[in-house]
Amino acid sequence: MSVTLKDVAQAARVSVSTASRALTGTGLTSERTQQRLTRIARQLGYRPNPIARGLKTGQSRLVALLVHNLTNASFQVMAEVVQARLKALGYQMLLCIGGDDPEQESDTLTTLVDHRIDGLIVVPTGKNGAQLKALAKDVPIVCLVRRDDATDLETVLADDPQGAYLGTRHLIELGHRRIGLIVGRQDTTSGRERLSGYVRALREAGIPVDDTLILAGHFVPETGATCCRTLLDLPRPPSAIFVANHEATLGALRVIAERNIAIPDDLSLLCYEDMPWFEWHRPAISIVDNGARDLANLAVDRLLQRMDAKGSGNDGVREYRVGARLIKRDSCRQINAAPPARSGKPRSSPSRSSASKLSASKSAKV
Amino acid sequence: MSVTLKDVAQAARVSVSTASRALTGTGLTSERTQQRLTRIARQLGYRPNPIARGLKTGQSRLVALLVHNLTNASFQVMAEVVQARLKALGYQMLLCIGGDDPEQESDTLTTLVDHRIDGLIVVPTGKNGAQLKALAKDVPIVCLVRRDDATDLETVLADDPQGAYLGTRHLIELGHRRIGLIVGRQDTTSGRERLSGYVRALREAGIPVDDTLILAGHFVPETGATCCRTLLDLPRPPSAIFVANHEATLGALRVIAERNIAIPDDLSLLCYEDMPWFEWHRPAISIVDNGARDLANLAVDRLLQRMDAKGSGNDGVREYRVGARLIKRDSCRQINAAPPARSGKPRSSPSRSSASKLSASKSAKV
DNA sequence: AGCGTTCCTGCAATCGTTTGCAGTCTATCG
DNA sequence: CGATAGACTGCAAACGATTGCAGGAACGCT
Repeated sequence: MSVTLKDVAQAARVSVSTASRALTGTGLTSERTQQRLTRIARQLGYRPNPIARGLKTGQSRLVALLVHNLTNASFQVMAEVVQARLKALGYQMLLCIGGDDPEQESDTLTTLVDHRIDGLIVVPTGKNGAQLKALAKDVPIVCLVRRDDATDLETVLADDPQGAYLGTRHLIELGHRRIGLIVGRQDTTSGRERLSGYVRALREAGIPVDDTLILAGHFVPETGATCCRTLLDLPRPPSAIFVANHEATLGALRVIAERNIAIPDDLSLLCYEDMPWFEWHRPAISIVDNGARDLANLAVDRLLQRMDAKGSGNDGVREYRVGARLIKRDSCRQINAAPPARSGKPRSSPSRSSASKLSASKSAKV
Repeated sequence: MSVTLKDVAQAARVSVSTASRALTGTGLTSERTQQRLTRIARQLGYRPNPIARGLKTGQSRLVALLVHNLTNASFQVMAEVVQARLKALGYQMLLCIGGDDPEQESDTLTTLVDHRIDGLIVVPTGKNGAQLKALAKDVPIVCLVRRDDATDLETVLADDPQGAYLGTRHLIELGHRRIGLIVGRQDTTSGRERLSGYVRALREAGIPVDDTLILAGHFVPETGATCCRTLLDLPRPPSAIFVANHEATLGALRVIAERNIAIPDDLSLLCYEDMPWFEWHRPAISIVDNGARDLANLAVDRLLQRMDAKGSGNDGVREYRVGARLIKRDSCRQINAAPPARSGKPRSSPSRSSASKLSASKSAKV
């Protein structure tokens, strides 16, 4: 069917080995044959068979990206970024969707290594640490967005503590003192960290933390709806809601619409992670941007580095953080009088540095 | 590193061939050895190497999906559907993003067949017909959403003429007579067909077609913005706008927000293709649903069928249509008096049949 | 008992590459 | 002029599976 190396070799009246060496550019053939072979190969339309090559070399030129879904805007841009960068380097991306389900994740992982992928970027569920750890011996792995605590894998995280802190502080500065928080499950890194950032901002402002204002739940719109209702039905409802569980945002918006609550007049709303339509929504929704694009780029960088470094041990495993950014739009408003001018430095609004800030912290494990 | 068939064979004291036959279940081995072998294989943790197998059999268990982007909601659900269905059958999905760029498409296509994919679902740009046609000899291909006119490939399309007709008629029934249309490029199937549906609805209602109300453009938000502005700046602006270019929707919404135009009071708005947030947007946006989920499912069905049928010629190439559905929400309102009660049958609102209607039309080509 | 079937198994080739090893040829040097 | 290094090249063995062919055992039949 398709033209093989043998065909090229025959046409050039050389052996397959020579043809192989000439075309892969090992420098072990004479300049002349090399040029002649490349010419003939092109004429014949020869394309090396990656499967055969893979069998011999153990490499597939396939890199997998395992995310939870494609509904989450962050995952969308991550998939696009990873695909684009890998393609430029001659890799194909295997996109897998695990649905945040440990069983599916486990399944997928084994099929992926079966396929001898050259690398893996994974948003772990956190329940398959042992398996991931084992696979990491064979394949370079980078964790993205979430850490799997049972492993010591290289991990690229959003700076969720900072992001939640930034967002909460913003609301406080606008005069809000009762701030509802709808946050992700507390058995995930991001869930815990965002909560901690929220708490820190409140503490710093001397505002007591009211547990009835804090609701955590699964990553689905329904969470947003029920949590939002609960908050609004409180005897003393919050004046602002920080939806720090991205998937819950739609649900929260629905409840707000249902109840005819005006944003930002009746209620200030701040969300986490950007989505294209937040900007076109009316009013445009203020957000804390987790930097999905930068996260993906960094993950690819790290992965490529590990793939090049091949066998050079597991040492130097780091954890990376991509800084969060507050993007003010029109869904949060000033209330009351001036914000309780805190004694701290009256820092101007966070600098709009285009490049996101990176902070690498050596993780001393192993 | 990993355990091979040879290891299993040795452990069982049989030849590799027997091991292979036993484990692949060809029925050419005795019941006893088969069971023994499967047991031993499991104990040893044997996993067949798809690369080696692929080299011999010429199959990779890889199926590619080539779409333009992941921003478009339809492509998102298609990717999710295709991935889920294929995984259930033991295939891995290669997701490629071509950016609607012929050159990238061409590139990607060649690398994909290099990888010996077993099947391909592609949203064609329409500029690489010759290449697609050639590849179709080696690989089962199904076109999705768009037709490539230079080929005679099996194609799964949305029923765009019907969808645009339905949408336009809806607006007419609400009393609108000046209906702006923002539609996709006219060198694409969907672009032309949606325009034709719009025109048909107008004709049927006896409303003259005003060319100044019809704007076509590229699949980006900016198109929506500029087109929307143009329409609103008309001496006699439309009372309703039908945004039948999905990607343009965001741009249109922005302009509407900028100008403080109230939907649906000042202007009725109808969009094409569903997005999760259309429903949560305020007001909720009425749409014509193209049935992305059903499109993807049908495409997978067709592809699998072709993959099974293997060599059985190119005959019986069909074109499939997945019916569109009008979903009324809150962005269109009745204007004027009663709609000009047309003589035609006063059909009740389109039946809400859950299963989308399919109409297959034999394409007589070749 | 002899013979043909049926059933199971093993040998060895094959898929398209890569790669260690050994051989050939030329050129250079003593 | 002969030896030797160096530069290319070819042979053949991998990689891990599948598969046509043939051999051997067991069985039933005449």
